[in-house]
Amino acid sequence: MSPPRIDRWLLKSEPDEFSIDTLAARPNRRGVWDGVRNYQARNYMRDGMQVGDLAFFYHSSCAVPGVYGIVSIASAAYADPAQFDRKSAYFDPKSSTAAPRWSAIDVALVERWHAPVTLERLRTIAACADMVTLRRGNRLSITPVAAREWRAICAAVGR
DNA sequence: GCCAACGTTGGC
DNA sequence: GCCAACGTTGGC
Repeated sequence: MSPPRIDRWLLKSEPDEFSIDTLAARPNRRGVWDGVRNYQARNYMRDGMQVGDLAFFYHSSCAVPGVYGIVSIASAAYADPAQFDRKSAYFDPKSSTAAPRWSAIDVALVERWHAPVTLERLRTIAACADMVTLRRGNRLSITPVAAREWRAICAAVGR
């Protein structure tokens, strides 16, 4: 018997680039998760994610890094339009519409928490001791989240 | 701003 | 295929 499919994720974003508040302010509370330029992270989007999966929205490179809420995966992976846009910071001259290199997905806000589960707090949660995104030197912007990690972090905000 | 850690690139 | 150089990430 194979282990259950991973259906929980963590999506990292610098709030100056794209924040959970920006997402919450949209009328439909949906957004495009684009600009991922790492192959492993892309593979998680393209090969691992399914519509309806849930993901923590993590803010990095900011005053208080941590998990600020939950989004759902609202589309299958598709070619990231930014890779073809010469004016975009995410433009990739090595990519082509015939053979797109990078993927994007749509996300929909599920919960925006009043207070984050901070990185400092995450490091104290025993169930998260082996969490991928907490590992030394990890820089992946998209990582799988184990069921026990998901439950423990939700419990930390009373969910 | 610093710097450790990592991924990618490109010469060989 | 190796690996040094480089650019980027992200906590502090």
